[in-house]
Amino acid sequence: MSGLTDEQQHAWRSLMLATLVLDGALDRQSQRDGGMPHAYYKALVLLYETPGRRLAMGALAAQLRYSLSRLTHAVASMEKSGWLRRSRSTDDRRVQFVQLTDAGIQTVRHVSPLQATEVRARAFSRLTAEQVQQLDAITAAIVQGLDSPTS
Amino acid sequence: MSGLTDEQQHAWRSLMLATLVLDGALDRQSQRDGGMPHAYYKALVLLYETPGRRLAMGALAAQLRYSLSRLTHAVASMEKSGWLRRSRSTDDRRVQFVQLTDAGIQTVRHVSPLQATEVRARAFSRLTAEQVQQLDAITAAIVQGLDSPTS
DNA sequence: GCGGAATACTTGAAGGCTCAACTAAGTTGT
DNA sequence: ACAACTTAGTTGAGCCTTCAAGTATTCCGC
Repeated sequence: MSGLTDEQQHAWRSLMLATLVLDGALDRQSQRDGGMPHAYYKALVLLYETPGRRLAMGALAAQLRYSLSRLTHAVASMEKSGWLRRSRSTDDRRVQFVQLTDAGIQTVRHVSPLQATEVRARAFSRLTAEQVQQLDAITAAIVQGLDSPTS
Repeated sequence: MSGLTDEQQHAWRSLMLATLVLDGALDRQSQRDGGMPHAYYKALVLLYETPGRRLAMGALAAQLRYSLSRLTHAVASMEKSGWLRRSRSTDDRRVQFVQLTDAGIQTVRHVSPLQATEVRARAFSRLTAEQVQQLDAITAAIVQGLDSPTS
């Protein structure tokens, strides 16, 4: 309340509401079509797009902005489901590599277009091309200032 | 991937990243300053702004876009913490009213300005006034089409 | 090359969220 | 007035995330 202008406050609440609903929709969609939470699916996609489809836990966590603990639990669960497997680096035996399996690749290929459809239906079908550019610029500006104190 | 333009995909990922980090920051802030998750704090704020500081479970859930189940768990926990109390309606004995307590009011008043500072630091300090308007319009358009199939 | 600090990740407990099943109370049709 | 249906909310199990603490390995200074 105090400290934000009316416009800021209204935009803030609208943003929180929009993301609450988007996240909910995406999570239900991931669960339905892929049998996993959306947060897990994002990890699979990142691996899928990585050359070799393999990353160390730390690198994966950093790119996803997940805590290492969260990722450890997630990877353990996804390994049980067969979408990926872990292997210790021989080079530095503290690091664990996470490798996407064939089953994981198939799952990404299956879920990906369904996800895109959902995102278009929920978000982009309602926005102009100009608004997409604006949204990109706005969110990029916010992401920019992460973990840097404040302006 | 398929089905989204490059611009859409880039904006989408940026949005997911921005909201992931914003939610995380707000949650840590709510936990630190108010001793509760941000989702709980939002319920307190809504009650705070409601005349009489009292709402039925269903009305509260609808405005927050929470499931009734989620809200039941949340309210049970917040009642234990003393921020609100429940009372059955005598009019229709299925409905439960949720009333903010004095302790809840104090908590909202304490957390609110700290929250605003956090939001400004993380988000609005990086945006122009024009971008705030744009963000409002964009998120409003997304929220607009909720629970309506698709365009 | 040894002791201490740093790095990379894991673990377990506690709490929040979802989903499906359930209870209780009001409404409707006949 | 009674059965069937609907509405309002609760419950419990299971999974996900966080947080604090722990393990294992490597790096650094001397």
